[in-house]
Order: sequence, then C-alpha cells, then structure tokens
Amino acid sequence: MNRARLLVFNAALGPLDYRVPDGMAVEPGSLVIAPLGPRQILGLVWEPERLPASEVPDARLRPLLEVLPVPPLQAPLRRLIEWTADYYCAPVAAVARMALGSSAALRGGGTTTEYRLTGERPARLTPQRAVALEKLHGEQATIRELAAIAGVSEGVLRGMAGAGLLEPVTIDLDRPYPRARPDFAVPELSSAQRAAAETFVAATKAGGFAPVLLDGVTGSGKTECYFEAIAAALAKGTQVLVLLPEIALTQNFLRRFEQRFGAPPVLWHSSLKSAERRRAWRAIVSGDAQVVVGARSALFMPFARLGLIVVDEAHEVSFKQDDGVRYNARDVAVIRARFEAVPVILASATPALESMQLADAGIYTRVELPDRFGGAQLPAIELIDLRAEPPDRGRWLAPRLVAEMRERLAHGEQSLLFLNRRGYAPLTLCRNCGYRFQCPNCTAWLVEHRLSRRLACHHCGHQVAQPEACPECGTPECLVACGPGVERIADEVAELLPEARLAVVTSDTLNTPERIAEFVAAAEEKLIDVIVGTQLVTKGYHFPELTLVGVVDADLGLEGGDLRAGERTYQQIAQVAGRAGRGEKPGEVLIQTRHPEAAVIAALAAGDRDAFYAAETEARREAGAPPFGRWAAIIVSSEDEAEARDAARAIGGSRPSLPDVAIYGPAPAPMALLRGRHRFRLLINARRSAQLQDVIREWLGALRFPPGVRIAIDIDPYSFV
DNA sequence: ATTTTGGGCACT
DNA sequence: GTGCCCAAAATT
Repeated sequence: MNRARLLVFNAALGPLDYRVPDGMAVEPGSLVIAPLGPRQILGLVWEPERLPASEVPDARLRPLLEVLPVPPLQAPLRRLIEWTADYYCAPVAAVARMALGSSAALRGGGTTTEYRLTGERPARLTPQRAVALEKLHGEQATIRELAAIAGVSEGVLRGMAGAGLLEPVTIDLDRPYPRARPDFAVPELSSAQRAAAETFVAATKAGGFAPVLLDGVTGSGKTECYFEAIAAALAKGTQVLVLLPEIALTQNFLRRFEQRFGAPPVLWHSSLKSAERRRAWRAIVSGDAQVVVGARSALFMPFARLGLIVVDEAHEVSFKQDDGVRYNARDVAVIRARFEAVPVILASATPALESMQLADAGIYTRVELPDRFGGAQLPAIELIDLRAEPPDRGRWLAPRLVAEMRERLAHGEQSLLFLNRRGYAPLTLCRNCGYRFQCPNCTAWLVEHRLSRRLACHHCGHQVAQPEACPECGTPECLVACGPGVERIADEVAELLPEARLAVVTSDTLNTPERIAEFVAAAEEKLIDVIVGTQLVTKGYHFPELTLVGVVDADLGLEGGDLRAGERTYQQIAQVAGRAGRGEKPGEVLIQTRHPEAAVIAALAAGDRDAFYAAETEARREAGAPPFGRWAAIIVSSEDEAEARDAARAIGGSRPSLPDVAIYGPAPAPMALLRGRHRFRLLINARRSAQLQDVIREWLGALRFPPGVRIAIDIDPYSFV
C-alpha cells in the first residue's frame, strides 16, 4: 500500500502516517490536507526514512484528503530544514513551518476589490467626504486602507462608492510583480568596486556553492557591488534572496534598488498584510519573484530556482533572534547556499569574528573594499575620558562634545548623538522612600517616556501613566529620573543649543515607513541639525552634511558580562562612527567612556580593527567560546516559580558527566522574570570535540515536565539573557 | 493543539 | 443512574 509520512504543524504531535489514495500524486515536499480525528489539518510529506515514527499498521491508516496545488518543497530546502532542526535542537515541523507563507497562500487565485476616485466632484459635499476627496487623490487601495489614508471611517467611503465618487477595481491577488531588469541603469563603479563585483558576477554565473565575505568599510559602496551579482543572477533567470536586518528601515535600500533595476524587489517580512504575504509567497514558489528582500524569516522561503543569497550587515545580532526557532540567519544562509549549490555573499563593515576566521582559513573568499567611495575619508576617532572631563552636574554630555556640536551648528553641519537607550530615563525612584518602579511581569525597571507621559517596560509592553506621587509613601513630587535615555539627551541638547533643530530617532518615533521617509528627507534637506538616536541610526543612512558623531556612553553595552558584549559594542560604535564624514567634509567621532583602557574602546580609538579581533579572539579562547568551544543555554520557564525551579533542578540533577562538557546551574536567569514567566537557566560549555546537540537531546529527551513548563534551548547564544 | 474518554463525585 | 468536571489519552 502507498503510505505517506507527514510533518504536521501542531506542537507535541510527531510525524503521522497516512494512506495515499489511488490516483493521488504525492511526493516528498508535497503539501496535503489530512484527516485528524474530526478535523482537517495541513501536512507536509517527508521522506519516511528521515523521520522517526511509530509504525501504525496499514489497516489503521486513514486516507489523505487532498494535495494542495502548490509545487512541492524541493530537496535542498528539505535538507536545510532538517539541518536547522538538528543543529538548533528544534522540532523539524517548527522549522518547516517557516517555509510556509500563510494557509491562505496555499490556495491560489482569487481577487480583491480596491477603490479609487472617479474624478467626479459634486457641488455639495459633507465635510468628511470633502476630506476624503482631497486626501485620496491618486490613491487606489481597499476600503480599509483608504479609510486609514484619509482618516475617515470606512462607512464614509462606502457611502461615496454608492454615490459614484469612488469606483471599484478588481485586483488579481496573484498579479505578477514588475520585472527587474539587470541592465536598467548600470552604474559607474570605482576600480575596487569593479574588482569585487567581478568576483561576485563570476561566482554567480558559474553557480555552485561559493561563500564570499565582502569586508568593506562603512561608505565603501558594498551595495553597488553585490547589485552586480544580482544583475548576473537576473540575467541567468535565477532568483535572488537578500537578507537585511530591520526590514522596516530599508527605504534607502529600496530606492537604490529601484534606481538600479527599474522595479522594486519583492518584500518579505513579518508585518506584511495577509494579501501581500500570499502574493509574495506564491510568486516565490512559482519563480515569478526575481529578487526577494527580506528579514530573517525569508531564509526558509521555497524558491523555485534560487541562484544567489546576499546577507547584508551580516554581523547583525538581529539575525539571531527567535521567531519560534532560535537560529542565526547568517549561518543558516551559508548552509542553505551549500545545499542549493549557489554563491552567498556576506557583506559587512564589521564582520563577526567567526566570519573573519573562516575567511582567514580560506573557507570563505575574502573581498575587501578598504576605502570609502568617492574619495571620502574615514572619520577621525577620539575618546573623551568621562573621569577626566566630566559633564556638568546633572548633564550627560562632556563640554568638549558640546563645544564640537556648537561648532558644527555654526557651520551648518549636522551632528549625531548615539545612545542605545529609548525613552527619557531607564529608572524612576522616590527620593523620599527609595521606591523603584519595576515591571510586574519582568525583572526590569520601567522606563520613563516623557513624550507619551508613561512608564513602560521594554520587554513585555506593560505601561502605566506617569505618576504624580510615590505609590509607596504617597509623597507628591518626590520622583526622580535616574540615568539618561535619548529623550533626556535631546532635552539637554535643546537647553545647551536652543537654536538647533532636533530629531529623536528611535523605534518609538520612527515606527512607519512614512515617518522614516520623512526623517530621511528632512535630514538630507538639512532641516535637522542634531540627531539623537538609538541603534536605529547606526546603519544604512548616508547624510553628506553629517560630520560629527558623539557616542554618549560607550560602556553601556559592555555591562552584564555577556559573551558577545565586546564584539557587539565594537560593531555598534564602528557602524555609527561610519555615519560621519560621508560627503566631502571629513568626519569626527567623539566617544564618551569611563574605561578608555578596555580593549574594545582602545581599538576603536586607535582605528585598529586587527587589534580588536586579536583581543576578541583571546577573550573567546579563554571563555571557551566559538570557534574554540561551544556554548549553549537551557532556559526553563513557567508562570509558577516553584514549578520552574523544580523542573530546572530535575534537569540539573540528571546532568550527564562528560570529560569535554561543563554544565553550570541551574540558577535564576539574568531576567528571572520575563513576560510573567519565571526563568531558570543552565549553561553548557563544550569543547569542540563534544557532540553538543546530541548530549542535550539525550539528556533532555529522557525527562518529562508538567504542561506549564517550557524548555528553550539556545545553541550559540548571543545574549546571555 | 484539539478532541475524546473515563474516573470520581455530587445529586437525584 | 445521570450529569458534570477535570485529567489523561489519543489523534496516523
């Protein structure tokens, strides 16, 4: 009898076997509908020998109901899914789910109705209709979207449609995307860029696995180089995947892409609306989507004929975050390229140490762009030792930094202050009784946001209105803000340089593509003198008049004993420093620190990247961190603290004893309470010889836990939280 | 995850 | 005996 083994997407449900009815064509990778009890579920056909499953006799198998009309997931993607599940100790089904768009995407076809103005203008209009008529000029969208654009209710628009002011347009949900053309606007490249581009183009034309590290300083024109590889892939008729961190902030990239190729790329990210999601997914499987620009979740898309992968800002830690499965998108991208037998370009001004070492070892081809494009100079970097040059009382900016900003303002140039802390102040306390405002759901202080007049937790979203009096002792006007956030720095700038035009750039203020576009336009037109921002401003922007970058607190990222703290601090500051002096005028960077002797800070000041990598390599060797050893974390959490502690102790109590593996804990996790869950942590440090994942699987596989307990395994953790 | 089953228990 | 609640088992 014809059997099929399915991955199903309900957690805690292993692979299930079904009977394939006569005449139904099913192969590994096929998406099918299967009966489960009284329900119908989605299943993904897999090679039976690659999944463990209890053998159910033929007679008890129920027949598959239907094969969905989408191409089966191809073997290289199936192998990638297995590799990822194996490496990161995740269920295969949880990884496979990331390859699926939405359930709606699996059913093709269909139309939606959009509306646009007919151009008719009646003599008499209600005020609401008049507003809509004005705002909706040139717009075409669904009623809901138009209502948002015009700021009127959907009912108003429906009335206008009835009155003939709006006309319906039927839209094909699967309509093709505009074609990108490889030769639309071939750019003038510098000789260094041309050499880099030729390497990429040759690799892309040849096909086959070819990992390349594009190591180019900030402002060297890395994007233009890999655009040529994209052009080569387009000319060949293959698809391209470009991974960007922070997909919301890619306006600049999209503009350049369209200028180069004459059409925008297909976007893939978590905030796509369902119709966009479905259209994009279907275009990717069908091969119609030529270039897909996406966040990390695009990595598992089922491309019909992938020809090239680009990971831009490849050092970014946001590539290692969890959406269900904790994986490092940069590493998985390289594995995908290997399975698909295509080139992969990792582009960064501050490559991760692991990438540098693979390039040193000759496993990656290294392509360097050591100079800025157009002859611009890299900025001069100086330290401000806050112990020797302290800011005035109650302030955070040292006099020298303020003086430099004043200088820039006088010359009509721009300054950027970087502080990776949102809000006004990270801690509020009572002067009278010492009460501190803490999140009830997390081990974290509530951050004051003066603009919205609220105290907010940045981990769970808990908010309270800005209180007038201490909730503990009732004293009015006794609350003091401790420490600076970007809003407070902006206040300080406003006091010291009252004539400066200020912009605060954080995810609170720049939370839509429109606002980002507004900010970029204002900065480019020199309507802003001083930008105060979090890590949002560290990358991507090119403001020619920006000549001064101030790092408000370089030590911030070094706190907390995180394994990657040094590397992250180095990358962040190097990236933000790279915003300075990108035009004709040279840039200057001032870094405020209390630890000028720290290896990271000293290397930044000396502009000595090799010194940083050497120091970081030594630190990793001592910590047994990659590439010298491996770390993993097991996080045990539950809403009930005792339950979590008991489960963590049970894990600790059954720890294996192995010569090449050290196990620490359990101990309360650094964030002992997060989103209402109590957390305990065990850390595992393994020598390179150890089979880390096998050890963890065997260890935890033998244990059973109560239903409220969650066990998360983090292989190669980036943050030790 | 969702649904079914079955045991224990109060109530009639 | 019947209904109800909850935990455990099953789902292919």
